[in-house]
Amino acid sequence: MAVNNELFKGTLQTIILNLLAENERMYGYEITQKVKSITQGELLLKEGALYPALHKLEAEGLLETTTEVVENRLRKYYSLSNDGEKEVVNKLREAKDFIAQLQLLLNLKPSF
Amino acid sequence: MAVNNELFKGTLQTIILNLLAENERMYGYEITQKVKSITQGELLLKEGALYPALHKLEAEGLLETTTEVVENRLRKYYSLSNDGEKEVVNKLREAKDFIAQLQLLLNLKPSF
DNA sequence: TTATATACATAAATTTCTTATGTATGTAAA
DNA sequence: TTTACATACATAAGAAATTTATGTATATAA
Repeated sequence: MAVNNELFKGTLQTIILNLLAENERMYGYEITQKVKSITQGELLLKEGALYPALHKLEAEGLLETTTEVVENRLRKYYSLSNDGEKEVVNKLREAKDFIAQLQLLLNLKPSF
Repeated sequence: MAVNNELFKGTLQTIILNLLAENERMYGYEITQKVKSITQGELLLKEGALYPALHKLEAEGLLETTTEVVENRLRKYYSLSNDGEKEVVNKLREAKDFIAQLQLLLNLKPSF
């Protein structure tokens, strides 16, 4: 059922940045649920991976945060900074190249 | 020029097993050169990653080895075991699923 | 009152990879 | 002739990302 999470190592930053490129702002828990729904439950993004990744992207200046209390619970919203907007383009190009090279190496034709 | 090697974390075993599914038998150095040529120099497989990976796959019983001396140099040939033949099918299916999910998450259409 | 969902966070351990180093042979260039 | 590069293996130290486990806290449904 679930995919081999091992393979997603290294792609997490790109996934986060791309979701924020599409959604203006999102909070951590929302990101885990979004990944779950997009992959139909196949990829489960662990909190122990997500939160440190968000903190790192923020420390690098790619993300900005605003904190709100909603329904008596804390939410930390993340959005792309100017640098983040630029970086997501690079990351997506790298991901594209990566997929192309991996398909070459495994002789997997793009399925269509 | 070169791809972001970071992204290939976790894919090395699959790449090795697939090359051996196609080539009957290969030795370590040959694998590094094959990866280099397939990717046109974009992915450079380091020895520090390759040899431990080969040893691990052998220890797991997926690979078998025969050693030869060619032109006064040692060569350790690797080939798929019966278990290895089965496992490469699983690994390739996992890689296919992984690519499909990643394309979904990054809304990258397969390029064709 | 128990389990589940929401919402954040961090520490320890694991895994994989990079970088650096080591041994050894053969060939081409300076 | 000695320097660099290619061939061919191997391992150790360090870096980086992730898993697993744990913690806090609120709200709701069983």
